[in-house]
Amino acid sequence: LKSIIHIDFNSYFATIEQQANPRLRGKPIGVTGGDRDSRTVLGAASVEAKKLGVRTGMNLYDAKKVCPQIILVRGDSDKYLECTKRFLNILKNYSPYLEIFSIDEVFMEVESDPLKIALEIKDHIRKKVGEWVTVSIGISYNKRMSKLASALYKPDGLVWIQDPMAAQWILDRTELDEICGIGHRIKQRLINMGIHDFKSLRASPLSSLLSSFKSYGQILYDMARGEDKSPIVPFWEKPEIKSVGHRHTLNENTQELLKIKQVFYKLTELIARRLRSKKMVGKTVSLWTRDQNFEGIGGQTTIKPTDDGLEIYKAAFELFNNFWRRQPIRMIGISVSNLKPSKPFNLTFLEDELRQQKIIQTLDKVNDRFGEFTLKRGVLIGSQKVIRKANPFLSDRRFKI
DNA sequence: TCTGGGGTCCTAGGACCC
DNA sequence: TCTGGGGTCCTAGGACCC
Repeated sequence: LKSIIHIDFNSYFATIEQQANPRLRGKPIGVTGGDRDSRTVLGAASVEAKKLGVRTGMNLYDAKKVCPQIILVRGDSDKYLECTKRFLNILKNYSPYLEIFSIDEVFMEVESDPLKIALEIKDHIRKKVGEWVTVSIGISYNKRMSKLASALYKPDGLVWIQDPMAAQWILDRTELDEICGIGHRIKQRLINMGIHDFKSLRASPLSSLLSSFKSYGQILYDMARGEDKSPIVPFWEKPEIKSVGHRHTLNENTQELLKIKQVFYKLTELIARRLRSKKMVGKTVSLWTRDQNFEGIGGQTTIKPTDDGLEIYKAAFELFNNFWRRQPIRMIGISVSNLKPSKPFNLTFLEDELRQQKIIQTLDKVNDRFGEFTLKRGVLIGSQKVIRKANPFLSDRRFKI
């Protein structure tokens, strides 16, 4: 009987820093996103900091207010990505059906003995990495419930929700927005409908959920019953990235054209550089800004597919000019979507040759991405069938997280 | 709670083409 | 005259995740 295991690294960035630096161990630390003196928030807080009231996502001012002794560490996303690769290298020993959900979360499908596997994984990480990096593991019969299970006990938790009956018992003791898929907006709309918990959500007829939430009504209906049909999407079937964007919150709100243009320039150059490194061009340019009241306004436009920063800059700035009335700007975000490879594939009509070529490209991509987390043909995946499923031409899916 | 930065997916209406 | 139906692209906006 198949089980889904959800592995969640506790206070990920913070525990990595503590593992790396003994002086930080046992201390309340916070990992910052960007410049320390700008308007930034914590990307992670250690358990010690959390005990004192610090939360992930808190701004530095509040974090210092509740915890004056907090030690702030400048985050290093490359380092964390590298760590994640090493963890994946460990996890792939237990099942190839790994879905990388985010930098610190993984779903895994296993055929049997999920409890044994979960304990082994914890042990393995402890021995190979150290005491400070811990995981909370949730086991269940689908993704959503395994994710809920892993959230129930932190840090270093292990919870198994065995069947829909157990799931409903848990759900009836869970806040609506604690489950993956209900944020504060949908929660509020549910409350406005008189639905305050999963018990009353379960009692709501499908028809009324569908009329209020369209297709998402079905998902809410399933959620209340502990059901979830979404499949594991293993890393080697993950679709290619669909957009590349950057945003920046200015240290101070500004109406100075020069400063604004500088941010536009910087963001668009960063985007263009990343597009070029991925050998992609994009044709939809989206702009999103916030003013001093945190109100958002933006737009999007279509241009000739490009990886040129200046072209993106021009399109984005024109969008900005359409609505800007010289009010102070707090945040500027730009992203490019509708991506495709900058050079078309060299098509051949010899089908066999084509397939061989694609398999090699596919393996290269996976290996480029994961480094030592290496795929070898036939070893990990096993069957030609699965590899063909991963063929970008056949399924329009490529390999990136 | 005064709110960073990187993404994904969905819906809906209008333009345009055949 | 006034006019169908299907498909795709584009823009806007909303919601979610970590």
